[in-house]
Amino acid sequence: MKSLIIEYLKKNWNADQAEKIQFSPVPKEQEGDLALSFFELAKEIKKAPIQIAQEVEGVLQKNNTIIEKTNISGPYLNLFFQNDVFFEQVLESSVDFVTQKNKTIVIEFSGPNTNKPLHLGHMRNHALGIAMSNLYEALGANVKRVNIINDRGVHICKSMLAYQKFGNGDTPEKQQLKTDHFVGQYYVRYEQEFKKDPNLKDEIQTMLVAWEEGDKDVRAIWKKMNDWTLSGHQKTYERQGIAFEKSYYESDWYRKGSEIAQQGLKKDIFQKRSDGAITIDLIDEGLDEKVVLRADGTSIYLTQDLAVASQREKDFHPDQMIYVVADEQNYHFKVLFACLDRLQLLAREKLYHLGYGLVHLPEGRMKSREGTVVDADNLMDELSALALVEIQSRNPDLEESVQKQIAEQIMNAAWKFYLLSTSPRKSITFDPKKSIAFEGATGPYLQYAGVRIRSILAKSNINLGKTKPNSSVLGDAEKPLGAKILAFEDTLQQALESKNPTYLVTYLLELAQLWSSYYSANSILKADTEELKIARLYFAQKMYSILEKGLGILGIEIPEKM
RNA sequence: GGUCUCAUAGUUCAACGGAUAGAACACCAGUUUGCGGAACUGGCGAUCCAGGUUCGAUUCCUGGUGAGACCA
Repeated sequence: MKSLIIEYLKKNWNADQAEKIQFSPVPKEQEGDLALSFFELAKEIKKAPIQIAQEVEGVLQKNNTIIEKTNISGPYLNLFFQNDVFFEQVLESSVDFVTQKNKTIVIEFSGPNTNKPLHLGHMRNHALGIAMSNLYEALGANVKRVNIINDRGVHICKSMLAYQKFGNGDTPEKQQLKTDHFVGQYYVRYEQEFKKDPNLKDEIQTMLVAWEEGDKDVRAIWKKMNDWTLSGHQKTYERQGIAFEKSYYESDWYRKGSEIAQQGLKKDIFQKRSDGAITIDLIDEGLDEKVVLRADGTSIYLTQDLAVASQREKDFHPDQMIYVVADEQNYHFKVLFACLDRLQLLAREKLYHLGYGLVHLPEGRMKSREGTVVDADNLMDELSALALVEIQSRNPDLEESVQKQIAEQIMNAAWKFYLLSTSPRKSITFDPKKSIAFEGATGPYLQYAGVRIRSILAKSNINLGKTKPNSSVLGDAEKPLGAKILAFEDTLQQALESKNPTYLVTYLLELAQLWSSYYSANSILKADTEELKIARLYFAQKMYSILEKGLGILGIEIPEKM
């Protein structure tokens, strides 16, 4: 609808100025289908907004095939569309918009440690990573989802040492535990034992050195335990609908930064400090002087990340590289991006850190050492079990395997929607009761709206491909929903540009609310005339396809029944 | 101590610098012959404080207050 108006104004008014008109929805209390405003344009051509509004109104009034009538309210020009054209646009609107064609986007998310299972913090990370990568993909980009595995270091040795000392050759199979949970036990065990015997710290150091030197036994334990953890993580990823293109392991990369450090030194981008450490001076960016390589030649996270980023550039030649990492690492990424840019490994414009606030519990921050971590698998099990109870009471005739599958779909909808409905920048206080709610502004509410539409479409017995709808029979009842449907494209674009899926979440919620409200007041299958029924069925189908597409981007499926 | 982020109904969250700040939960009052009530309708109720920029500020700037993160 917007493009029709702009095209018309370009031809019949002023091509340059037409592009600068701003569009907005009409507030509840005002009348009209779409509002135009001219604040930006007014500034530029130094005319009063009202004057421009009147001018544009005069032009648009001549086009009575699109515009039924207009009214000026203050600086706004409100348009009333001709029903048939408006609904034709709605019914023919696409759900596929390609704005990112030929663009390659690398998105890093998850970033697990191999000493314990995934937790609630990862779930927020995953929700964002899933949504952002799907969003880019939906808009036509070539998306590479990548993972970085933190599989070495002191914290990894902790679970290894505990296993070596207290494990007695136990295995996940014997314990009947998910393999990553089995490993996690030993991490907790270490912390308990350490409280009794602080000398364990020395043993950790010894083990770390042994690992570095390639000690056979230590490496064997390391390999075994990492395999357990990673295969456990893999199951969780699959359950959440995540598949990575490639994983980068810290153990492969932690030494490879020194080469880059030497290069930087040659190019005079890095400096050698009197104590032998290699540093970069970022004081002019307000970031201090940072050590890139320690005096003893060991690298730090920064160096390693430089090497990994450089490898990803070789692997994928991305147009953009997005890191989904908690905002406690804001500073790290500023430094990393400055280094990559100065070394000409990756231009700053290509790099983006999608930071997000921590997930707090009502009683404070999660601490794995203190056992206050909300485990991802356990939370998912809990959600799934609650959903299953509901399904069993509502759909007792379904096979149990189907019921379970639907429970999983509802479980995924619940946590993804919950964690995406807060803007990434803000921290979230995790309220267990709300996170498992299925009523109100929740993922399951949206799924439910979808299920009902599908149920109607299935009962209609009309082959929608064959009949052509008469869009002119649709009217005021469908207007608000129609306008919302037309806003889908802008919403996706806005979410993409701001790298904030919350815009899509809000949109889908409003869409479903409009639908539910419309649906309860207007019968589709029992519409007054056959013609109206057919038009409404098409309308419902359009509504469904938007819902399905939008939820799909959030990683949420609409179940068959629920 | 320095840097960054956040502050909106009782609670959890929305709001490209634009019309009377929008939802959900909770609370109160309703929807029986329904295409699926995990739903719908109505009510109650909010921009931390003080300045500034602007025709217009929840949004931008400055200074406070409070919370969190990071760097020494």
